[in-house]
Amino acid sequence: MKRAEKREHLIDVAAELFNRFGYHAAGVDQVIAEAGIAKTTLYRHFGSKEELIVAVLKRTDEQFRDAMRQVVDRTGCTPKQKLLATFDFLEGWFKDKAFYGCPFMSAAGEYAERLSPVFHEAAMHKRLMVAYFEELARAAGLSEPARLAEEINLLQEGAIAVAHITGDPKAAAKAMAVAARLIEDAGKAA
Amino acid sequence: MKRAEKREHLIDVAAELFNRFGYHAAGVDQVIAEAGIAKTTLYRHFGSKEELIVAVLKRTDEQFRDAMRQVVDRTGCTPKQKLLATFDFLEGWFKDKAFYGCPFMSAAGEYAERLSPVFHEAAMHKRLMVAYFEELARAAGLSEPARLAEEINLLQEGAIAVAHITGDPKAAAKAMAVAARLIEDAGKAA
DNA sequence: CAGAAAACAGACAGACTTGTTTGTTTGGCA
DNA sequence: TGCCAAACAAACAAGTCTGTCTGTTTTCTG
Repeated sequence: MKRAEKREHLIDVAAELFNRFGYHAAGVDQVIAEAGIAKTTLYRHFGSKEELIVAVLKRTDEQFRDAMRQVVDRTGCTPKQKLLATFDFLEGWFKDKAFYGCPFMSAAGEYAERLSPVFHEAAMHKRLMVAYFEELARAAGLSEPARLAEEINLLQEGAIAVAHITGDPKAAAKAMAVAARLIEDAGKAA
Repeated sequence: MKRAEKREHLIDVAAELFNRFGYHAAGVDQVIAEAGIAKTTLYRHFGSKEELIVAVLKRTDEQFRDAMRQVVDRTGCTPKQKLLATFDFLEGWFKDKAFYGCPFMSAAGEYAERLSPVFHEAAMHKRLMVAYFEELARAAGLSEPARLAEEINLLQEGAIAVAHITGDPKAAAKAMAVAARLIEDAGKAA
């Protein structure tokens, strides 16, 4: 395994453990044991546990939005369907056995100081999500795309929370049904 | 201060610290220092930190739903307005300087094992919230009250998450606007 | 007032935390 | 092949964590 690969693998392992057990509960020792590397190597790549967490969130954000884009581009035929396809992506995520709620919200919960780099990274991800929804809404020629994007975002966040707490992936479909009505209305008004 | 009062005070202090710093990050020593009691006293009342956390969540749930009921009963004149008043309650919460996101979602994030008593308590709170929304929807004579309650719940969870991450209390009003449309539709169909 | 129960401060145990240090081994590149 | 940087294991430091124990003081109750 090459150096760059090893770094990626380390981030992947850390992401899984942080997501599953929590950012405080999962320790550095657990990460290196699971990743099969020495502690010195981890601290060479990342100066501290917090830096590792930030790196994990950055990578998770990239992977998350890429994966959503793929589902949207593959599933949605019309621009309106693309907006709804974001909920199909959610449903797939909820059905994954490695779904333990939103890692960004969990991070924001454990590092609640707004100045914390961890909180900042979580907030950044959410901003990028809303921006993506707005991009889709605009492409669909819907009225008030910024407002619609925020409404879709509300529904997605709600779906994630509900799916986490109930364990029921149908939260995605229920949120999608509401989103469909909002999109329909925004289509009429346009 | 009487024994019962001391116990209540202890729970209040613990709730504030857990909510603010996180359940793992806030330690038992911090709780007793802030509450001004001896560690032996804490461990007499609660056998472990986890038991304390569960007690905190139980109490927070009661206070939360009582406070919401009060706002609903005071603010809402018509049954439909009562449903919308739940969002007024949220807005007040978001504006509170002690708002650090939903303590139940944070707890569920840190104690992700579904068998954990902590997770169970968080899930219980969410079920009771949906039940309350359904009660209000039924009282308003709206069609499909169970479905509407779940939709309102989605919007509330979304509003909490968005308000936490953005720090903007207006998330409540935005969610309320969507809820108003759902209620309106459920009124026509009835 | 006397006795019992509980609260107190503080030390203590033992395990765990992040992060550093040491000295050895390995792997890639010239 | 020879070198250098990096990875390695393992011990270590310094601090934190939960939970227990001791002995004293307060407080409630019969």
